[in-house]
Amino acid sequence: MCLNRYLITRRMVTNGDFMGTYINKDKVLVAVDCIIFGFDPQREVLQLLLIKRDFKPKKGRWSLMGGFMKKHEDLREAAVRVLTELTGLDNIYLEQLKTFGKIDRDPVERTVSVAYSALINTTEHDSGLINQYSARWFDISEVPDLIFDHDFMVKTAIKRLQYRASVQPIGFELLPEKFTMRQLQKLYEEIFNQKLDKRNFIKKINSLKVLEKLKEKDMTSSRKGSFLYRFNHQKYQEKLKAGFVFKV
Amino acid sequence: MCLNRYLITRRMVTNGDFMGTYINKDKVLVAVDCIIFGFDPQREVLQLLLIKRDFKPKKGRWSLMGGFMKKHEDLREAAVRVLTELTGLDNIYLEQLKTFGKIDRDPVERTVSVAYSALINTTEHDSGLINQYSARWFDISEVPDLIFDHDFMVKTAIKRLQYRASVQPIGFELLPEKFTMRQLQKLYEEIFNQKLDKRNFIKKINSLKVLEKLKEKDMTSSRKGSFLYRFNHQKYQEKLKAGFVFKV
DNA sequence: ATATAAAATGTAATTATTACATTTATTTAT
DNA sequence: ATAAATAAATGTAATAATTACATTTTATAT
Repeated sequence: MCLNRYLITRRMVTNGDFMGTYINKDKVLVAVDCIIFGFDPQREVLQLLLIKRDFKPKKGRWSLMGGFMKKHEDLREAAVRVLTELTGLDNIYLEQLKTFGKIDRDPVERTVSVAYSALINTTEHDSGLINQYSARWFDISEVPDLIFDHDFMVKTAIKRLQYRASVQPIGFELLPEKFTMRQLQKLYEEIFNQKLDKRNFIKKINSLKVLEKLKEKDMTSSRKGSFLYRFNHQKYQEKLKAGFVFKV
Repeated sequence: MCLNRYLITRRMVTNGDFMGTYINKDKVLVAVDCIIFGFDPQREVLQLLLIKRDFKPKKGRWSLMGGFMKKHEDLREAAVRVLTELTGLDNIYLEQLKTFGKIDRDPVERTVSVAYSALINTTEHDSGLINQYSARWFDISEVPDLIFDHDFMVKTAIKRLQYRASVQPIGFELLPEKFTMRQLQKLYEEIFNQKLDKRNFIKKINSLKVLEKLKEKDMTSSRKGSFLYRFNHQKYQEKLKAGFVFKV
């Protein structure tokens, strides 16, 4: 199990060819942990998907969904696998966040954890799987204490989300296909954790020219109803190529 | 060597306590690779420090300076160790960049590599150590093909440097303590890879109010000489606390 | 004294951001 | 049929930030 797959021979070693580069180096577990963001378009709150551990250590505590990278698996693939396992979704927006490598971050085994940040459209995930994992959506303002260094991972992920949302149209990953301006604004308010002026926000968004206004209205929120919008991916891609920089 | 330090007993396993979480998981090598940036204030070019490998694989080829994380060492500490080994410097600006985990990125062993980006003041490093490692400074425009995925790491590091330089005063990490406005401008031009307007640049930098103009002049560049400036770390820290955001 | 060469300096035009209040459209209640 | 209620939709003026652009100054070398 600990033998080298790659046949490094004694000759090569004494030869100095590998200069001890690969010999006797420590191997460790590589984990992936996923910070999964969602947005409830009804309640207009940013949320985090957490699992309740039913295994040790820290059994019964809340944590990020995670897993271990296999030897014959790409790192990113491992993160995708973990996500699909929990949500039933593939084709999720997934961004590598940061790698956490303090010696004692996991009390059981030396583990380096690569954190990935995922954005999902909460209206589409598989809630059956989520129940199976005793997982739950938490409002971002009500996230409980998490195990290990997961709190810190979440903090880091929120910062990155704020940056990312300001220079890339990732907000749309979190919304249903059709959404109202109000929902979009509330989403950004949740991400940046600050109130925005309605008129200025709409002006800004419209100036980007990457949304289409639909004929349909959402009638659940008011008597008047509010028009639905859709993100035009193609338009955005064209603008990107033309050197356009999205900036909220 | 492959035994578990943490005494996971048969009881615990059959108990389902660990649910197979830590048992039989693959361990891999974790490397750190350093993208080391410098700036030659005489020639006014951004540079990269590379080593010539005198060991296999890819002996004789240029690569980033790297090493393997030890089991009983923090990840970041490993990067610091590698940097100190090559430059003799500690207290280097060091930022974790990204983790690279494609299956075959290293042909010898499954290795996940955590890339770190370092900024150093080239007037201060230990050139003896650099020679010892057959290392060399390359102008950023003349970086040779590198081994493995190191080219991609460098590309990623440059993008991050551009972002970082636009929101944090990291430019000053790359300059000697005292520098001219011209050197500062040339540094930013190198980082952003575009010409900047001299008057607008100076106006911008002055408006940040984090530099002190010294009485001294640098006389090497012109007959008139140009005033030297110094970054005031304390002033910057105070402004940071007051909610100031550095932005070039 | 003059030539040289980079350093130092300012202004006007354009663009982006901010602050702020009223009217409109539809449904529900009477 | 009318009125009340409620969120949606809309515009403008003031301020701040960014851009484009050319001349004068200063110390040294000749």
